[in-house]
Amino acid sequence: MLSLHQLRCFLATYEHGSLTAAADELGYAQPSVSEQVRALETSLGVQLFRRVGRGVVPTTVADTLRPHAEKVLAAVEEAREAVQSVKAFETGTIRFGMFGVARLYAGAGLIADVLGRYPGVRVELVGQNSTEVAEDLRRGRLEAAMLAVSGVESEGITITPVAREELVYISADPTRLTSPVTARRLAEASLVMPETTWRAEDSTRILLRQMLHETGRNPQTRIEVEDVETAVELVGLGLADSVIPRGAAEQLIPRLAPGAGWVSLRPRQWDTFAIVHRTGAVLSPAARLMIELATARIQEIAEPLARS
Amino acid sequence: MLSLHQLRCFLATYEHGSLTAAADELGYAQPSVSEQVRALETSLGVQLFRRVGRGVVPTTVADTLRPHAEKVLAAVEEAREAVQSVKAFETGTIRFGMFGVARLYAGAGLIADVLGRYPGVRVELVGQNSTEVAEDLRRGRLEAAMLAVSGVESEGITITPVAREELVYISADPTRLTSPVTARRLAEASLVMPETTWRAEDSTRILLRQMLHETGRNPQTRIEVEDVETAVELVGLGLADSVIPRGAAEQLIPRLAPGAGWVSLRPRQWDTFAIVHRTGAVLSPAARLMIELATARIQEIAEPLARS
DNA sequence: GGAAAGCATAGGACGATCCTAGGGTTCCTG
DNA sequence: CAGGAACCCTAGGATCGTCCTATGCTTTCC
Repeated sequence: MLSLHQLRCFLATYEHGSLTAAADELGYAQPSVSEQVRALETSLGVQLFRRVGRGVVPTTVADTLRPHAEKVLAAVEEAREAVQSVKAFETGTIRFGMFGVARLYAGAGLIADVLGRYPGVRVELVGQNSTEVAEDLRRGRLEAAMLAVSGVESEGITITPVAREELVYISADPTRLTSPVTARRLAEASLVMPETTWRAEDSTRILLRQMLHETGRNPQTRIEVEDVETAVELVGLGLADSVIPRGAAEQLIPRLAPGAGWVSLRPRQWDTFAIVHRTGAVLSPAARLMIELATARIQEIAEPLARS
Repeated sequence: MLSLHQLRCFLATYEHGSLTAAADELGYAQPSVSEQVRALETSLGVQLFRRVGRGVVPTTVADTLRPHAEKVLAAVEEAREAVQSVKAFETGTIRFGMFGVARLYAGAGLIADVLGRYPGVRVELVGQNSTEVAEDLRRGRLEAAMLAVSGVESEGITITPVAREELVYISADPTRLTSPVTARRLAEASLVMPETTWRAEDSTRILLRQMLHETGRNPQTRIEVEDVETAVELVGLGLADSVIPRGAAEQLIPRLAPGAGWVSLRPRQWDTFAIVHRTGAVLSPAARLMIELATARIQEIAEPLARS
């Protein structure tokens, strides 16, 4: 079996024209190098050196092998260096989950933070829909993610809240925004709801369900959409109202629904932003970095929560 | 210590997303592959796979390492192949066809060239008679040969002329060498002819036939022999005259027929030396080497022809 | 809730690696 | 030309690495 060790011994021998000198360079005893070279010769079925009393002389096969052996060892070095540089965040890909409105709070800015610190790195923010992120986490394809959650419990998943953000009622009809929206009024509203949080434990929906339950009505969600932007646009068109985090409203309404506005709920409700990862997993430095930066970003905008 | 074996285990695991499947592919038990991968991770100081209950998931570091690992293994394969292709020269037998007078021009010297470059090699110069060489070529037992030819056409055989050599009339009778020999005189001569060239298209004989035809006579070849040496010896004994390439005459007459001499024909005639091989065949490095060396030898003595 | 799939660990057999000690050959030198 | 230096080889033993089987644990699927 051809080995890197054999190639190293071969090259040292080739360069020095001597097994003894090669052994010195490599820090081995001479018979060891001799054995390695012989093993290489046997494994290739070719003589690499002619033993001529004093010293050894490379054959033409050795001449042929040499550049290839050097290339192999160079490739090994490259591999090692590539890994080390990734380890030190100089290059490579950092993958991080970020779902729903969290993206509005820390998307582009977070990437800018990472690239500012590690210019060579490639960042991947995954999260088209919450079930996909959940699956990726569960399967281990994703180390960690930043999400908006309601509860703090899940099987095999650890959820660490880092910030909270008030939920507001948004509408294009100014008459609906004159006072905080109560459960009764919410139950009567025609709503468009984006899928912004963690799985079925969507805090906004739980809230709505609770409110509606109090009023004895069924859920009245008129439209379901994937992303917040679409929901806000629909609100801007006057087709429905919605309930989203305040920061999202402040950011999106001027851009996508200039005619709309927002108002608090009564009682006030909050979405929780949290770091989510597999329970018991040892997080990589990359993941820890992303968590740190994402948390900092979120806490600049939303109200910080003490991390446990 | 990073090893090729570890890289192989890593790649198999990466591709299958499973240590068990990788072990199956490599023909090892699962714990062995597991051990190798872990050793690689330890030696690099990074985690390459996240163990996630069922199966393993590559980390971003693994993504980075993979192309490098592939490159290393590819380089190893290249090295092995390079050695194997040279090995044929080192230890194997090089067979090369060389018929008739060509042997005089490039026989021993050619073998010396080859052995000088590849001391371990065994060289076989085949070619006792032309039909045998023809058969060997046609059957593929011989990759290529150096021959004296007349034409440049043959079924399934590619003929590449490399040099030409004047044909001279040799005799032990000085009175026959006072002036160039014409067709008439040739027709009157008593000749001993060796079989020196390619099959029936023996250039010397074709020439003779043409000359004799002009004079209205039948072929007058008195003696047929296999090799030039015998023919020259017979000439030396005064039993007949002959027509052979000038280089053969210069080389053989002093040794085998000291009393004899030579003179040009009128008009002058030439034998052509050519490389012969199966049309469309891919020549081995060994064959290419022989062709190169044989051509160089021949062209040192005979008049070079541009190779097409 | 049990079966299946898949990784980790443990312990032992076997082979590879590396060392020291000593023998042989070539080449230089007095 | 004899002795020594340089250099390679062989031999034998200690140690380490590799690979196996057996088994336990977790996750996943039915």
